[in-house]
Amino acid sequence: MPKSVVYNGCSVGENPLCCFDDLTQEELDFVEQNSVEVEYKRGETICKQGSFASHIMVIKEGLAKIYLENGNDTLILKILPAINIIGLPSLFDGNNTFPYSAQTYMDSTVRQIEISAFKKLIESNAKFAGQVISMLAENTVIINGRFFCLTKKQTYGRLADVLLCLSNRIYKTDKFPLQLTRKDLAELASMSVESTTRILTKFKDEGLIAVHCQEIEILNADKLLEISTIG
Amino acid sequence: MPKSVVYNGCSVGENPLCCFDDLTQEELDFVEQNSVEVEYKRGETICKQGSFASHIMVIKEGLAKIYLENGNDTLILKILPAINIIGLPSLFDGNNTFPYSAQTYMDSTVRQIEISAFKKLIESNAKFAGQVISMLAENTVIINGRFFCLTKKQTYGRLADVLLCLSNRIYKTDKFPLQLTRKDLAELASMSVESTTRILTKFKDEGLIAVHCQEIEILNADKLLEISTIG
DNA sequence: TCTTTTCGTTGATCTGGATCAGGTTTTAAG
DNA sequence: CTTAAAACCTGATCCAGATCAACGAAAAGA
Repeated sequence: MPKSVVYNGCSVGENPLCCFDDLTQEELDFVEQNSVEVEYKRGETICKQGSFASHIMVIKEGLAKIYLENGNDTLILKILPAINIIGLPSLFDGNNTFPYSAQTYMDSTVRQIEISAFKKLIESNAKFAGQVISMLAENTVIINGRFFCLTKKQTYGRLADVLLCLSNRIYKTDKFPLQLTRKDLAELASMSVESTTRILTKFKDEGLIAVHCQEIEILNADKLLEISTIG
Repeated sequence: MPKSVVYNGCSVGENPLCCFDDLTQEELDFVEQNSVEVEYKRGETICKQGSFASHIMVIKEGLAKIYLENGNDTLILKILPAINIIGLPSLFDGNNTFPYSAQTYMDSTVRQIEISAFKKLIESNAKFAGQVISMLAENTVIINGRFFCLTKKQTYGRLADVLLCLSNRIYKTDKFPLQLTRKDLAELASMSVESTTRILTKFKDEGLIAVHCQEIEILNADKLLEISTIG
């Protein structure tokens, strides 16, 4: 199975944010002039689904979840480490609100760019527009992968996926601080907290992971990947 | 709840395809010269996940499903009536394959446009690029809605959703030919064929729909919408 | 310091919906 | 027309995983 067909449940892209790389100094200044930087504490809401989307955001530091909410139900679409962009889907014609909410998992720094300035850049710089297209396209593919994972895999596969994603995509090491609670993990894997606990214990008993005080270590990534693959 | 937050399970956009509207005659000729039109019969595969994406497609006539496949599992991402575009997500840098498969539900006509020509248009015409961005962004929001629906609603809500979508978005009338089999409906609502049958019978018994020979009629759209909303 | 939440764990129970198994009806093919 | 193959329907069973309940441990607040 080619790599592109591996559906993983925790959607984080692999391509670094590059849409600003090719801007002229003048354009960079323009972005600078039309943006502000904001510090958020853990758990704060960066943007709220349905509210006016007056800006595109770039998460410069920290970690955030992007999610849909409807009543008491929430669905995490993806988690975003720095450096990534938030709010591109609100760019479509006739829409002026955020289609999702975002909240920080830890203290984070976010740059807000006026959406009108962002749109101006798209109109005036076709290369920039091309890169926005590229980001949107990749994002679509990534979220589709998570869509598949959450609808077709069962609990063990989903949680294995989340653990592998945290290790491979977010912290980029086998041993990482567990800054997310069981509730966070459960929400990411779209299951109950109790199931999360049970499966983590099982993984621990089988020697796939080790849980220290506030740290988690992946001991057998291959086996976890197998569990993720068979679903 | 604002309209944009209504998650429906059968993702079809409401905005007509408009990205070609503002092209010059010269650009339209360029598209024409770099494209071909193909006729497909019911059930034929328009594009295959993982194969080379040498072209972007426009479905000019007919109806198709866009889906992910992995082993025996398939997940329908959206269904596309004419006139809509297929393949935008394969536009991202470093990717040259289709991220999903597509298959016709009925005899359909598809125009294939060379991807290199399409990319050239994006590079040379910022307005066109802007419209591609708009389409991708809207598509993201729509698929997220289906994502939410399939992961958070239970069977009754999902099937109600599918029926409403067929009526409102695809056929645009309360009474429409049932060209999809129970298996198709089941796949769309992501449930078993048996459950689909049972729920349809229940809806019929309760007077929400009527099923004639090869035709289905929505009798109580309000009640169906309520079922869809509460999940 | 003590008290109150919040977090994590484990066992018992319940249930939505899949699966299985047996039909009939419709469509397609020979 | 006959036969084979889909498509459709209905009841019985089973199971993954949610929910409920109860309790210890850690963190936060007073």
